[in-house]
Amino acid sequence: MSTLYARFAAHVDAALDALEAEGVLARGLDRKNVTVEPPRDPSHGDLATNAAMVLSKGAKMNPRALAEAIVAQLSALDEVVSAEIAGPGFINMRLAEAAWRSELAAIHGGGGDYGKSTLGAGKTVNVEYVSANPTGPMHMGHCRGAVVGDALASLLAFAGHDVIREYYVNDAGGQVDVLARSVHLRYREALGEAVGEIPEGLYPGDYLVPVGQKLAAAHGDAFVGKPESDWLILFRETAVAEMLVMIKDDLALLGIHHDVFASEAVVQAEKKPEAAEAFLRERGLVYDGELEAPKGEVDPDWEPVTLPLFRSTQFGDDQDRPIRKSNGSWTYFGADMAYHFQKAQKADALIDIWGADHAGTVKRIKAAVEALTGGTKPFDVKLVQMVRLLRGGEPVKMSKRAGNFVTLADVVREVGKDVVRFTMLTRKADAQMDFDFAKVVEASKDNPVFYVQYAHARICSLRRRIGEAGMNVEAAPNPDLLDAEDLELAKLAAQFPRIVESAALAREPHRIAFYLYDLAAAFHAFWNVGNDRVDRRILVVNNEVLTISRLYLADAIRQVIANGLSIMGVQPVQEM
RNA sequence: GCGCCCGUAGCUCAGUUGGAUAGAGCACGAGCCUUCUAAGCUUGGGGCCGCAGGUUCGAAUCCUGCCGGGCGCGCCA
Repeated sequence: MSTLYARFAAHVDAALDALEAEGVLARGLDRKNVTVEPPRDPSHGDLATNAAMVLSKGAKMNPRALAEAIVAQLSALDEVVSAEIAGPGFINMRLAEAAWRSELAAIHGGGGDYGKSTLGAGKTVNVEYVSANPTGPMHMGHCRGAVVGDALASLLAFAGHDVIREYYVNDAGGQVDVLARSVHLRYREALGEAVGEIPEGLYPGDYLVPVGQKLAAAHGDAFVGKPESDWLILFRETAVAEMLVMIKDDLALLGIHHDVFASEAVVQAEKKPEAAEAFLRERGLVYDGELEAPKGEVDPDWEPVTLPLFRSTQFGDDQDRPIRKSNGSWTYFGADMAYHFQKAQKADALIDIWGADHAGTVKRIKAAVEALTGGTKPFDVKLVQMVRLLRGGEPVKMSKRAGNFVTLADVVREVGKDVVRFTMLTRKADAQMDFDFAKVVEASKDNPVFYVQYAHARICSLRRRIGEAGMNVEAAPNPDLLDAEDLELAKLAAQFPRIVESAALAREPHRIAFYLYDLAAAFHAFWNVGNDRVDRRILVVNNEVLTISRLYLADAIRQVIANGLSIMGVQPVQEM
């Protein structure tokens, strides 16, 4: 069943087709800016289209004249009660109540699929998110990107994309060697050596203790007093594998499961960077050259060196970027470039979710993707800002030196997965956010998590209560009993498919959260009318068919809330 | 020095990719609770959308330049 907004977009399209056929409107005009939306001011009507204004220039017509022609077409529709021209050429439509009743039927018919879109047209999108270094458990710094990436992936899937959820494991850089050395220390400790204070520069966290024990149990003292070359690779691979187990457990706490864990070491072992370099050299986009001296602070040790450089300046970067170090090994960028090339083989579009501290490297990687794919694969980097942790308004103290950062697992354990996920989506990703342990679990209207869940639970309890009142909750509703006041709620619910599409286009999952808050607020307001006016209650004593019909409305709201929450990865609650 | 992000009500933030009279919560004022769960509700005041230009039927939104704040600048990862 088509949703209301999709149907009216088609109606407007058909009206324009008809005008073309009549010769009123020039053929082949670009309609991509034509919209069908609810007007900001509800007194203007239910739906508005800007078609006349957008097309008037190309049609060489006065917008109002064109609007009149379109109005004539739209007025003929059964679902349209009135269509009027307003302002500079808006067409405002008022819909028959039947239109909103049919949308309620669409919600009930669609169930969990209501709001799904074909916008994505089955195109494959690779969403890479989290990608935390495999050197320890996840801490709160990773949390927001994880949730935003996961919700975005779900949103895109809901909007009709094939989605690949991917995690890039940085298991090839210096930080995993440091990890291996840290584990070696724990290994010696497990064999009885007193290692004392963990030296500066190594990872001090206790989570490495069991890894050392495991290696000690498996290998005994075979690697004690041996040169690093004997054990580094084994220790590194073991440690990374153990860290990934921890990270996956942490992600599972948030309900996050990636489809692909891509290893940087494998990318390198498979010579992907070499292939990318050759490809770019052929096109003159990699050359051997010297880096400019760093700007700003003067480094006395700076010496010019010849390195293979990617010509990212040709794509708007301010400097060409080295892809190999002077010792011949790959820079992070060199490998990352090849990794993105690899992802682009299996997807129509790429999205990366990064922490805002990596903003400085966006240009070079976008340049690289454009160069490697000839611009055929749209590539978007979404930056996610820092989260400030507060407890009752006071910043939570953390000491990185002591390694006692706030872990994601601790937070999830304290406030719950759903609260964490919802809260992380109550702000635009690129805006800084506060996460206050006290506020996110507060049971009040200020807390959107609670308020939305409460609306869902309220409808669930309503259903139970109607049953307890001796009415048959499975009886057939009569939607004609729903009056204009009731249908205002249906109008808001009917926005959901549009919100999904616009959020997917903008790649902004937070819009779902804001919409659900609005919908919940409208439902609570609707509910509260019943406090003063008994006839406006949903449960009307001695009137089963009216009660069931209003439950039908309320259940539609519940369904939309549930669908929105499912995109966010939040479990709707039945009671509170 | 350069780049990126941000600047909307006293505060925290939305603003449907350019639409009509810019919204919500908090805070402040007024009124309302023995409930289809008041875990609140109704209602009022409060805005040079940082500033100045530009683009056009139309700008908080796009462009340019300033002002102010944050982040980043590496053969690191």
